[in-house]
Formats: sequence, C-alpha cells, structure tokens
Amino acid sequence: MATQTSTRPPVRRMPRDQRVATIMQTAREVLRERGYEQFLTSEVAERCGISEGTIYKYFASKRDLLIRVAEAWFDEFLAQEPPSRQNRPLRDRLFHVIYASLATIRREPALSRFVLMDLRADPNYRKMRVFEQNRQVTAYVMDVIEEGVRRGELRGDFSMKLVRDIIFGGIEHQTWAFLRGEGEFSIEEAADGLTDVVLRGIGAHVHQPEPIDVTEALSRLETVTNALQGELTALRKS
Amino acid sequence: MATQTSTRPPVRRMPRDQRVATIMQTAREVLRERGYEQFLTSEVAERCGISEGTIYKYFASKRDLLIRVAEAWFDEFLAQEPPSRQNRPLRDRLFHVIYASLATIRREPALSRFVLMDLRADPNYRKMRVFEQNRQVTAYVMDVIEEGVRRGELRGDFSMKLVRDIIFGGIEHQTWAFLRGEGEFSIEEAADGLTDVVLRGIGAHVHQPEPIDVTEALSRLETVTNALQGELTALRKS
Amino acid sequence: MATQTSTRPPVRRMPRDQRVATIMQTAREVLRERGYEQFLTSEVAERCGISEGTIYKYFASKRDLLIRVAEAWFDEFLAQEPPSRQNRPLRDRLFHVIYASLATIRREPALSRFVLMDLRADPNYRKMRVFEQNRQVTAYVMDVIEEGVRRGELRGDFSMKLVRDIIFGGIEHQTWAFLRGEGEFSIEEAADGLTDVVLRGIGAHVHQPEPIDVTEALSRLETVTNALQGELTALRKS
Amino acid sequence: MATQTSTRPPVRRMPRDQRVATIMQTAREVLRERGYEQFLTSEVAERCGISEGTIYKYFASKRDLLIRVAEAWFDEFLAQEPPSRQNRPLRDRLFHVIYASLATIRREPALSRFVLMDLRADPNYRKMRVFEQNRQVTAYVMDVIEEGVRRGELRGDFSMKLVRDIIFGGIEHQTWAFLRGEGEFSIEEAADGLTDVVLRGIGAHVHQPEPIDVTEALSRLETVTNALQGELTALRKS
DNA sequence: GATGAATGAGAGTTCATTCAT
DNA sequence: GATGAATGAACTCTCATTCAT
Repeated sequence: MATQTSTRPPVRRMPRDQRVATIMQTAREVLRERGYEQFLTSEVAERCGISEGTIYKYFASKRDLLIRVAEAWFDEFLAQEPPSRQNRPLRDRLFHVIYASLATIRREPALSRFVLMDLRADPNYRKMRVFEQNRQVTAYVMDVIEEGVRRGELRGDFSMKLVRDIIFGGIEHQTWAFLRGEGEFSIEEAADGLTDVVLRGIGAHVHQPEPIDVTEALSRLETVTNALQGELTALRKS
Repeated sequence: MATQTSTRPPVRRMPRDQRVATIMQTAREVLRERGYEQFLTSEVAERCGISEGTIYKYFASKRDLLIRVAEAWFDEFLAQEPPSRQNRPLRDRLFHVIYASLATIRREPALSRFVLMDLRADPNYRKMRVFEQNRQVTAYVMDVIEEGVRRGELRGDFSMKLVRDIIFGGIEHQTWAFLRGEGEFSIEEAADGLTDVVLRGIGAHVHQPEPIDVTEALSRLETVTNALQGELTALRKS
Repeated sequence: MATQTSTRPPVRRMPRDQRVATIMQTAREVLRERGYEQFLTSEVAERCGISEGTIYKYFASKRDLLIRVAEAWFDEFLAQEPPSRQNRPLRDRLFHVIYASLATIRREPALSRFVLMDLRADPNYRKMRVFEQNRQVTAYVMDVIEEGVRRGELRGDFSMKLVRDIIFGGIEHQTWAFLRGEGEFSIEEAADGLTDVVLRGIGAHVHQPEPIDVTEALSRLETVTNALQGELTALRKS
Repeated sequence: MATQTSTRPPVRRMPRDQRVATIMQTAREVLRERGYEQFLTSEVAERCGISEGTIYKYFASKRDLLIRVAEAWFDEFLAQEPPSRQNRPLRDRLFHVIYASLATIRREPALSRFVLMDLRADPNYRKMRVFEQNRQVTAYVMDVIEEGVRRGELRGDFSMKLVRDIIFGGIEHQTWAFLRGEGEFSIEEAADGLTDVVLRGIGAHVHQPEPIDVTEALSRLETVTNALQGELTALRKS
C-alpha cells in the first residue's frame, strides 16, 4: 500500500528550515493527489519518512500546515513578475493576470479549492495572510480596470465586484470543467477568450441612451404599428 | 379515540414514498444548515424522529442520499416553466436563466457546492442523473445563445464552453462572495449586470455603427409612426 | 496482556440501561485500580467486551463518564439511611457521618480523589450534580452541629467552615495515610477518635467566666495569698 | 567591550549548580501557574531559554525534576527557625507550625498537591528525601504534643496519628477550599481556630469535674481569701 | 555543556454503517 | 418496516524522552 514517491527516507536530522520545506512540499503533493478531505497528516509523514509528531513540531495543526502551504503558493504566484507594467496596453495586462491565474489554479486545483472554498469561509479569513495575498491579486485586476475606466476605454457603470466575479468565476469554472475531463483546454485560448468577452462586455461606447428605452419604445411602436396596420386594413376594406 | 399507545414518539410506519420524501426533505434542511462536511446522518434521523438504521433501509449510503436530494433539487429547478419561450427577446431569455440560477444557488448553497464541487469530481459523474439534469440547464443557455448566433445577434466566434463558464462561474462566484458576507447582493441586479456584460461581451456588431444609432433610428421611427397615426386620426375624422 | 476480570464477553446487545450500568460499573473498577490519570477508556471497553465507540454512544466524553460514576457513588452514599434521626444524641449522629464518610472514601479512594481534587477545581463544579450531592453531606454535618449549638451542647463561636474542614480534612487525611500503607486502620476507631476530638474541641461549657478572668483571679489570689502568707509569717514571728 | 557575538539569545554555558538552580526555580513557577497535570517540560525549557535536552542533562526525568523541586521547597520550610523554642507555651508552638504549614501550602498549592497526593502514593515514597523531610515536620508537631502530654497539659489517650491527621487534614482542606474560591481566608484566623479546636479537643482535664467547677472553686477560694483578708485586716486593726 | 530534530506510543474521539431483534 | 446497540477504522494531536551533532 501507499506507493512511495521518490522522496523516501531522506536521511534523518534535517535543519529546521529544510524540514519545514520538505513537509510543506510533500503536503502540497498529497493535497494535489488526494484533495482536502482525504488529506492525511499520516500520509505526509510517511512520504517524508518522518513521524507524525515531527510535523506537529513545526505546524500547530493540520489546518495550519495547509494554510502555510497555501501562503507559499500565493507567494509564488505573486512573485511572478507583473508582466506588463504601466505602459502595456490594457488588454495585455488583463490577459496576463487571467492567464497566470488560470495556469496557477489549474496546476494546483486542490489548493485552489482549499483556499477558495474552505479558507474563505473561515471566520478568521480576513485576518489571514492569504486574505491579504488574495487581495493583491484582485487589486491588480481592479487597478487595471479602473485605469481603463479613467482612460475612457472601459465603462464605469458596472460594479467592480461583478466584474471581479465574472473574471475569477470564469477562470475557476473553466479550470474545474477541465479537471473533470470535459474536453481539452488551452490556457492560452481560454485566457484569450475570457479577456475578450470581459473587455468587450465592459468596453466603452456602449453607454447609449438607456437600453430600456429601446424596449419600451419598441413595445410602443409594436402596439402602434399593429393598430395602424389594423386600421389601414380596415380602411382598405372600406 | 385513543390512538397512541402511551409512550410513542412521533409516528411510525409510514408508507415508503412518504418516508423517503421526509428523509430527503430533512436531509436537505440539514445540509442547508450545516454544510456538507458537517452533515450527519444521525442528525437527519433525529430530526425525522426515526432511527439511523431506517435511513439505510431507503438509501444505500450517505452519499446516495445526498445525490438523491440533489436530483430532486434539480428537478424542481427544471420544473420551473422556461419562462419566456420562443418569441421572447434574447436578453429576456438569458436573464431568466441567470436569475433563476442565481436564486437557486443562493437558496441552497451547500447543495450547490456539493453538486458543483463534489459530485462533478466523481469519476461516475457522467453516469449520474444529475449530470443529465445539469446538461439540461446548460443546454438551455446554449440554445439561447446559439439561436442568438443564428439570428446574427451574437457572435459565433466564441467557444460555447467559454461562455457557459463565464456565465455559471460568474453566478457561482457572486453567490459565494455574498455568502461569505462580502457586501449586499440583489439577485436582480446581479443577474442584470451579468446578463449585460455577457451579452455585450459576445454581442454582434458591438464595435459597429454604434448602438446609439439604434436609438436614433428608433426615435426617427417613433416620430414617423406618430406622424402616421396623426394622419390616420385626421383621415378617420374626415 | 491485560488480565481480564471475570466480566469478559458478556454477550452482545444489551439494553441501554444495562449497558450504561455495565460501563459505569467497569469504569469504577478501572478507576479504583488505576487512578484518574491512568484511567483509559480503552481499558473500560476491553473489560466490558465492547468497542470504545460504544462507550461514546452513552457518554459524551471520558470526563462525562467519570462524573456520572461519581454521581452514582454519591447517590449510594446518600441512600444510606441517615442512621440516627432526630432524637439520637449529638455524638451518635456526628459519629455516624464521620464513620460513613471514612468508609466510603476508603472504599473508593480514586473516586474520592477525583471528586475532591479534580471535580471541585472544575469551573463548572457548582453547576454539577455532585456539587449538590456534596452539599447534602456537608449540610447534614452542619445541621448536627448547629443543633448542638442551639441546645447549648456546642460552642457557637467557631466558623462552620473551620469545623467542616477539620472533620473532612481529618477524614481524608486519615484515609490517605492508610492507603499509603502507614499502619493499620480501624474505621471505627478512627471515627471514634475524630468524633471525640472534634466534639471536645468545640464542646460547650468552656465558656466559663472567661479564662482570662481565671488567670487574673489566680494572679490576684497569688498576690493575696502571698500577702497573707507574709502577714501570717509576720504574725507568727511577733 | 563587545562581548556578544551578535545573534546570541540569553546566556550560554552556565555553571552546573547555577543551571540546576535556574531550572528548578523555573519548574516551580511553571508548576505553580499550571498545576501538575499541565506542567510541561517544554515550558520550563522555553522560559529558561534553554533546550529541553539540557533539562535531561541534569534531571533524569520530569518526575525527578519535580521531586527535587519538592525537596528544595521542604528545605526552605524546615529552614524557618522553629520560632518558639523550648520554653514557649504549648499553644504558641502548635500555632506556629500550623500557621507556617497553612502559609506554605497556600503559597504553593500545586507543589503541595504533588507531594501530598502524587508523591505520597509512590511505592518508593518511603525511600525519598521528601519522606524524611515530611517526617521532620510531623515530628515537630508530635514533639510538641508529646511534651504537652508529659506536662499533663494534653491527654495522652489519643492516637498521635489521629491528631496529626486532624491537624494536617484541617490545614489542607482549608487551603483547598480557599483555592477553589470558597470565601475569604485569613491564615492567621484559620491557624488560630484550628489550634484552638485541636488543643481543646485533646486538652487535659476535660472530663474532669467540669471546668465550671474550677470557676466555682475559684469563686469560692476568692470568697474565702477575701474573708481571710478581711479578718486579717480586722486583726491588724485591733 | 548544549542543542534541537526526531520520536512513538497511544490518547480521546468521530461517525457511517451493519444487523440481530 | 423499524429499531438501536454495536462497531471499528481512522482521525488529529500530545509530550516526555533520546541522541547525533
């Protein structure tokens, strides 16, 4: 039972930092393979070739370990050079975050799910570092969009939250669909499509005199035209 | 008149269907209140006033019970009269599904999460009835959009899956943000915004002659029709 | 390992009350033999021939089980006919409680210690049934003493708490000394001695004209007598 | 002047005796604050700024450490000058031990409990130094009492052990009641009361002609002496 | 002399599930 | 049809103690 991954009995006595790193690395693998609910500290220990007690020397609890893993993951994400600084066109900048997010979530779906579904629901979420880290990602997207609005390239009449939800909801949904094996999936294409739809969706010049008026006007026109037609028919018959 | 033999709790001996219905109804409540991970079969039994063993008379396992609950929930959703059949305008039809989905997910977040996150990941997902049911919802959206494409109202150069993911991803993300207490949330407004962004995002002729022209054209038409009406009135009077 | 006490695989499927009784009985034995800190639920289960899970069906926790055991023990104690009602002489009544307490504590030292040292320190102690039960024992002693005071047989100028502490402190200390194997120990003699010392210690008629007066009187007498003696001597010499 | 090589925590390399003293001192504090069952060697190490391993360099086990702490505590107690040597009256001497014991137990309840409840139950207790130390305390009390008996001030028909148990049982019970927050507590008053009850309880001549007789006798004597004095005065005057 | 990484045995507890009645 | 007593495997977490460095 328990098919060992390469990392077997990796010597004994490891300096603290290295041990911590090993455990976190292994925990990430286990999480990736098993998912949150099947994540066992015992499996992490076994794969590391250490006792469970050792894990608890460095991490206060299973959840704490997972949170630390999540933070490290976010750190990696944030460490990626914000590709297109300032001057790059709006689309490039948006595309980049979406692309990076898609790639990250797809690479660590269990971790994503843990952060997105479990951690976020935690009453202390807002006090966690992941909260702050997540904000940074969101903030970047918001910044890009707000700048677009300021420049007149984007419409400002949509709730930022709505836009954020569409972007990240779309990202997550797409990743999960893929993970369930629903067809192939090119991160590039997906990011491209999502960027396009969103940008077009909140693109400028769509501000027209209220769409509602159109509908009402159409209804009225329809009524009027029908009436006219009826009358004309009647007239003709007479 | 004495039908109770003293120390008898609620009821006993219920016809199979009724018993099944009671259990499912209760399971849904428990799921709603506790969430998936805190869902206990013992609590369902207790609230039903039956023993845990009885549940296993009717359901093979806890998961089976929950799947049946999910199916029933989907049935309810699908039973809602597809509000605006055929002739209704594209936007109305899309708005309606989005609105209904948002409302449904928000009403049963734990159930949604169970279906969306747990069930979908099940290797047998594609053989389940929920899979088929989910397809129906998706299919409706697809239909609406494809018709839009056929009519030239929508662009056909986007992956249907992308669109679906944006729509449902947006719906889910928005609901969960709300459930975490991130600000108020009007289903109507959310559905409105989401519909707008999506429709605009995949709408045809968006860069084109400017929608404003439509309004102008309408204005002109209105003017003309009004003029016609005036003439007719004059004609009749004469 | 684990030398089985007679009570081995005592059939399966026992009515609830009987099972609860069996567990409590066994828990008491284990507590008696091992003491509180070595008390293992696993040992209780093993001796009962059941699984540990079964214990947790009936008791919320190890501590809960032990509290219930303590309550039952107190119940037994309180069920003992309050030996000498009303009319019996003061000494008989006091002797009886002391004797019964000594016998009870000696029979279940671990249980006593659990109640006396662990439970009493519990922040919720005052809300527990054992608190109330303990009060009944103490109250009986207090009653006896207060009646003695009313009848003028006992002095009322001692704190009730002091008296209670002497009585129960003496009882406990004596039992524990015995349990450590410090010499033989006759409950009867011990109760007798304790009763005597206490009764004498707070016995009446010590109120006399104030001991100080005696001293003063003595001083005066001494002075006077010395004077007299001197005078008499002088008289004789003359 | 720079004696610290930068990143160096507290101190290092302490002479053996000093290190041992530091550890014991700290252990005592931890025991006082946490109680026996919550006493952690790790906390001692942490507070000392040393590693857990170091503790085991000097002490064979946690229990050994605690025993040494208890011994030191007893040494302190015994070092207190037996206040009232020889000639002091019986009551003073008894009062003094009771007072000192009450004060000591109250100051270190966890330590007391450890000695009184855990150590005393140890099969090796009689071979420990604490046993001998405890005997010294007890012996002092015994001495005082035996001298009282010799002098005829106390009755000799009570078991010394009984007396000892009443005294120390009363002391402990009183302290613990206080520690549980059962009302205020003046060591002085408590010691006073306890001394009184005990002394009276085992005081000599208690069965005798009733103390009242003394008073009466005194009164009579006084009357007689006064009469004599009156006569003498009359005689002298004549 | 001191460290601190590592242990390991096992504690209490949980809960979906079974099955004799 | 219903019960409910019983399970048992598995979980997370604890901490005194050891020993290579």
